[in-house]
Amino acid sequence: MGRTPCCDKSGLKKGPWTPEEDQKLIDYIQKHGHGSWRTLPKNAGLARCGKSCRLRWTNYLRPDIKRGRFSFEEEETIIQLHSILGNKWSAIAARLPGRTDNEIKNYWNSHIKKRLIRMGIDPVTHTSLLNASLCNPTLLNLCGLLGLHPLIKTELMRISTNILASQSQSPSLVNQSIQGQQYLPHDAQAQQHLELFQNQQLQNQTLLNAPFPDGGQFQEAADTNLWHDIVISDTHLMNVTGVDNNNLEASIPGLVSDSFCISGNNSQNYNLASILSTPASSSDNMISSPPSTYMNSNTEDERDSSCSDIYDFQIPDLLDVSDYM
DNA sequence: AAAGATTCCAACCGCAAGATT
DNA sequence: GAATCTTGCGGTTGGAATCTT
Repeated sequence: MGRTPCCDKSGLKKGPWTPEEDQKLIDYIQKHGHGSWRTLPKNAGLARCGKSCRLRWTNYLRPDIKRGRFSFEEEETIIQLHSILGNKWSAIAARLPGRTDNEIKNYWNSHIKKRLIRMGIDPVTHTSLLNASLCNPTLLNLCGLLGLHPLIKTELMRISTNILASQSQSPSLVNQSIQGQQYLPHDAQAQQHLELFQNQQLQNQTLLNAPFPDGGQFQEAADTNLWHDIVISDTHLMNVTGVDNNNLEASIPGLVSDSFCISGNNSQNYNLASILSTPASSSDNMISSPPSTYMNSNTEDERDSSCSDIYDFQIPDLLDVSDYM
């Protein structure tokens, strides 16, 4: 298919836009609409290519653009949508009014991605980076090195054993499920997950407002079944975002029943699918006490520290485990 | 205070796909 | 049906701002 340059490059300005150029573009579009982007620069008296004008308008000058920091809810939405849609920034932006795909992409790359990595979550698959270690006998010693709670260690071992057993019994099922859920989702699946996600959003609102179960300290929580919920969510071997429990169980009965079995009574108060899909946010919701502390946090640091508390507990700073990731 | 390192984000680039000729 | 045009998308980059030493 033939393709010519979007414009005659000679004599056209590149680089940052001046306020005068912005004003010309705004004035023209307000009067005439953008029409054909190719002819717009000439008509508007701009020495830019149409592509540059379109980008400037859609990413910066459009009146309905919301500027400023991303709210917690927006960030939560981005993470969840990304787990469903992948790097479909325009699709994600379509569900975040006032935000552009470029802005979301930048925010993902500069903030969310790094935070997820720091918290031990693979930003591509939305699964724990420890997954790989569970399949590696050498790395299984990591639990010991980290001084994890003995019960947690036991459960981690049990889950990994279940996974391996499931894989040997029905590898195709497991592979199919992992390929389908963890990596680039099929369009149909993505759509299905999206619909489920939208329903889930409503439930999440309830979850966000739910108080910490017993109002106690984190260490207390670590000794309850709630801790198991958190650990399982972080060490879950598949991305189950937006997948209802029945579907998941149909794929890997052993794993799911085990995981859910050890969730304990407290889990009944939560939307487990949501928790599993976004460990970061789930830990926020449950560990932050009171929840409003986090919700009102505006600075990156506050948000970051709040998000990473639980992971700091699991992986002491003095131990550099980045080599294992 | 200065130099170097890092972060952040606006803008650019190339590609793909749909529309038009 | 082929060639060309137009638009939109995702990945990448350059440089200003900020942080660290």
